[in-house]
Amino acid sequence: MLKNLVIVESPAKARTIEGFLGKDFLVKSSFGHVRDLSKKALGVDIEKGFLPLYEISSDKKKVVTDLRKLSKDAETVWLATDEDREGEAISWHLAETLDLEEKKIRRIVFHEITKNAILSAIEHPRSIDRNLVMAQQARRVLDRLVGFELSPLLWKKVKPALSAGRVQSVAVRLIVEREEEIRQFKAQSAFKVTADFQVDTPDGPVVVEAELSRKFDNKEEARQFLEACREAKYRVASIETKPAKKSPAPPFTTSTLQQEASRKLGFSVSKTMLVAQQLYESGKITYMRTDSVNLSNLALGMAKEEITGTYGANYVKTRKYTTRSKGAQEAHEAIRPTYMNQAQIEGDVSQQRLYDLIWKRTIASQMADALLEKTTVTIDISNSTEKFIARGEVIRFDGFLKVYKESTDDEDSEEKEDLLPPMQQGQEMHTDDIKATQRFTVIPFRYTEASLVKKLEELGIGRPSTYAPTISTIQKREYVLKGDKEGFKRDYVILSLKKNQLKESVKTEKVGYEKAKLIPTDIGILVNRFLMQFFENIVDYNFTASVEEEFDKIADGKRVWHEVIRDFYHPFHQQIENTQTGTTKFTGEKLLGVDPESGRNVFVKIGKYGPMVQLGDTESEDKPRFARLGKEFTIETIRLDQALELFKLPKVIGDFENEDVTIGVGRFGPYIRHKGIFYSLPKTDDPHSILLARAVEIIAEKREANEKKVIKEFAEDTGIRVLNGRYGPYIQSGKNNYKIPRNVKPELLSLDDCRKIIAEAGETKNNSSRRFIRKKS
DNA sequence: CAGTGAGCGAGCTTCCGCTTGACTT
Repeated sequence: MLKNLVIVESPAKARTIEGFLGKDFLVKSSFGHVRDLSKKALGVDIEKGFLPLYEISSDKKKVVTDLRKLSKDAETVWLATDEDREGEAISWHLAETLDLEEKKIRRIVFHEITKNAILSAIEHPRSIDRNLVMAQQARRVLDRLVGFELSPLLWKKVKPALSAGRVQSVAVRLIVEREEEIRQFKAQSAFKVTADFQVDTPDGPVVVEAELSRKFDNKEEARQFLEACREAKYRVASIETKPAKKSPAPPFTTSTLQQEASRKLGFSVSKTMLVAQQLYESGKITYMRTDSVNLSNLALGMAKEEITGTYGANYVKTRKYTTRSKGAQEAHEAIRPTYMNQAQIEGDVSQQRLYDLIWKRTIASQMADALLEKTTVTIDISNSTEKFIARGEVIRFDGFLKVYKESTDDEDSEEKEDLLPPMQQGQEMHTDDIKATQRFTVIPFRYTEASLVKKLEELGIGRPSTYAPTISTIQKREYVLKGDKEGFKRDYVILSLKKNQLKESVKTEKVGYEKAKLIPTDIGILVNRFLMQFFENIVDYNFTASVEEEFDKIADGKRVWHEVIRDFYHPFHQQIENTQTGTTKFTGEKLLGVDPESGRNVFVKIGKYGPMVQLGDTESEDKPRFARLGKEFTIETIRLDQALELFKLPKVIGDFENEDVTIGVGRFGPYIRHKGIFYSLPKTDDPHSILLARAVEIIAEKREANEKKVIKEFAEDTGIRVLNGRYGPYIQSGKNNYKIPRNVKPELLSLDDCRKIIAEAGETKNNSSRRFIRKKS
């Protein structure tokens, strides 16, 4: 008879804990939630007080069967899921689906995976917190109601297969509004004046750069100032030295790890999570989905020891951080190395780089402040009330800076400040190089994946486990795309006074260039406009925060969950009904102009298949013509002449083997059609200008590739073939594909050989431990 | 993949949050 069954959420955690507990305890994992609302329909019975219709998730059937069997045998079942709303709910769902008797159940919680924490948890069991579970149920039901009533409305009014939700729609809104800000942005310019002063020191002359205390609004004022400088004398008015300090950033949470890995390593959010998962599973770091900056006492001790040993005791400063972020639930520790004395690990390059970042950040967080000395020198100008200011900075004690410096999103803020040479109050200063440079206000940055996560976290929207999936969803729906923006060239003026010569010159700078930023598409912009017009309350930046307040009341036993849902749902559903019946299709139609040839109107809008141009009115007697917008155009920016060009396709460009060769643009991009067969056009060929000879070439290439594709066929069994694919030769059997062993020549395979390979592959399938990453579709 | 766009109507799409698994070559 099994004495104790412990159930946690993650299998890696189960392995670790089992080591702490000894032989009377079997530790298993639930792999997260085991039940969810039915996917078939709404999954909520509104008539019956919003009764949730739960089903065991299809991928958890086996988990539940196994746990059910073990729990029947067990004397005591310890539900050790995370101590947050979702974790409490997982325990409750487990108790329900496993049919556990009340007296068998012990609910335990711990925030850190250390032996002491776990043994102490075992000594302090409690029962499942029903209020907290109902708060989770309210959260779940609300998200389902919003998502499954709004999305179908979009299918009807905008375009099929779209989606909307409490989290993703706000993410899209942020990106759309940032783009609008950029569009509206008008750069202001001002003239910044700097002077290079020469200061003599025992080691020779040193240049000190100083900036004028004010900027000039226009060139004339700047010029007047420089003119005056010809006659001016300069003198040090004051020297002020002040101590300053810098403190390290707190240890990583999911969100800050994603931000730093993006800035310092160029990782996408999903890449960061993938690599972190690998580090976690191999026991190198603690759990990677967390909103907590807390470190266990064990970790604090290890950090102290490591810092003392490597840098000395004066570099140690033990710090306890507290979380400020909205809605944080703090079920885990911060993300940190499992063993602080491991500065390096084995692993691939990505793992090593991410680990290095985590190690440094964690260690730095437990190190002393950096002590600085900041010096400000004010220089008087004899014929002006303005002052020149020179600033210098010296690091007196590097402290945590020895290990780690946090980076910022603001690329312009990296001002370098160095040591200033010794100067005296009243000292005369000399300069023969003063410049007034035109500087522009900085255009707002588009979001990166990571800076979007940061913003969402600030708003309390989404959770550590959903940041990466949310970003992938809004890209999959084609609301936003990740891309580069070219930027533009801009002239700026420099006035310079060198050796009393006043000169004006114009230079060019490139601005607004951005790489791997989130840019809204036409569809994203249109869906956002729809939601803003009819469901402003749902995409409100405070919507999540205000429903979270209600969920907290449920958790505190001050409100009943279905009453909270009722109060939300009825007005919301009325909004859905009103929009359903009260509005026509929402296409974002825009009249571009008139086609000079036919005299018909040209429109751009979103159709069933995405952005398109339309020639002729919808109500006109002649059926209007349609053409899809390629990737190179958007509804916002396309011009009439570009739109008219699109109607020139499909067109016949000539004759090959006595049949027409047609060029068109379809769902999957530009194509050539010949004898009813489609050939995709490479990106390098322009469908509007391609010539027959090139088209024939592409057809020939494709035919050749097709011929090469089949290496072997068998008359006895047409279901099995040896083919040449993107990744080399393979065996196809029905719908399944099989790898050919390295030492086998594919063209020599017999039918029996193939069958053998297929049979063997079937066997190894179950005990294979290889990991594959799901390809993004 | 399949190269559409009216309207009909079938049947499909969809949420957020917790986990890892899967298959491919």
